[in-house]
Amino acid sequence: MELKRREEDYLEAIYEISKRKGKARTTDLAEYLGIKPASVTEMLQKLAAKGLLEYHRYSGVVLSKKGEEVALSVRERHDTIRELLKYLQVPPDIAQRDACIMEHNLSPITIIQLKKFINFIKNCPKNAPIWLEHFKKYSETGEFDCSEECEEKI
Amino acid sequence: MELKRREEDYLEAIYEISKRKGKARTTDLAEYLGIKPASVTEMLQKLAAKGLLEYHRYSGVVLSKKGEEVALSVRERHDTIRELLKYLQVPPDIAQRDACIMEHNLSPITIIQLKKFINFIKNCPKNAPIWLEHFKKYSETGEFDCSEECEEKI
DNA sequence: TTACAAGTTTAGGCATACCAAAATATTTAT
DNA sequence: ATAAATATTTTGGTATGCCTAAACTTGTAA
Repeated sequence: MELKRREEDYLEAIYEISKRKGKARTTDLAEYLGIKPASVTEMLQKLAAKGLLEYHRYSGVVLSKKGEEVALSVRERHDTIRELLKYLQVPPDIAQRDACIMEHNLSPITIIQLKKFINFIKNCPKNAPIWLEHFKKYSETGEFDCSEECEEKI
Repeated sequence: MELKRREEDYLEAIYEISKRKGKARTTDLAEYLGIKPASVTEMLQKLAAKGLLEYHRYSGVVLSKKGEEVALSVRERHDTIRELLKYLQVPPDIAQRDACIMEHNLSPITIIQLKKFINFIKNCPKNAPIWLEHFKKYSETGEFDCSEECEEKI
């Protein structure tokens, strides 16, 4: 079953709230998503009909196995993108917000490449690649401020 | 005036088609966007009402100055993202498609950082940074296949 | 020049996703 | 236990953006 981006948003939100509170309630979700409770109720009923969560009116809501799987996969994509943006020197709060936009619909292949890139940085034998340091400086100054000797290493 | 992502899509499409044909006609747009002509007409009327293009029924449509500005800025974002994905070894056709998804709503700051990163690669004194070659290999093999001497340079 | 084919628009409908206001259920405090 | 406060759901409405089918233009070929 193909999920809409907004459905993914809800599942992710429910996952995050449940993690802290055991279950997610209508008002929590409304606040988290910046919308009104009436809209949340509506969507919860749809998601329940799709078997993604347990819904009983006036109680909170809990993800089903399937719902949790979706939530985790969205969250993983989200974290991947946020990490990439971190390395590209995007400020954390903006990276967080923009990851929410990009986490949906991106091709799995793109996500795989982003992950490889992140691992390339993380697992580099030197374990903090010199070029990334250079990019950090370049990003701040706009200049390749490096000696002859240094250039050899980029 | 705040533009919706779909409006940006239309402006970008009109720009691309006009570039080749002088003006964009309903059917061209429908084909380009993968939707029916009736839907195009509807949106063209809305965009005209916002002053983004010249619309006269049964003739084609031409972007206004403002509309063209928007189109160009969307296209620039698109190209920036596509270029980044290219460096991250995402296949061109997928990069193209995914850039369409990401080109809307991303924070200007993120776009600026992406550009800096691209320029960091392009303008590098060595003009094809070693680390990028290394990433290409890593992306294919999953291994840091390099000698002691080489490690010094990543 | 007129009739028909191709292109375009209008009209009526549908799904998504939101909202405000009213109705209903639950919880809390007395 | 019950009234008041709080939370949730229902109802009816809005905007976006798409669709099909029918109506209308326009250009072209007989």
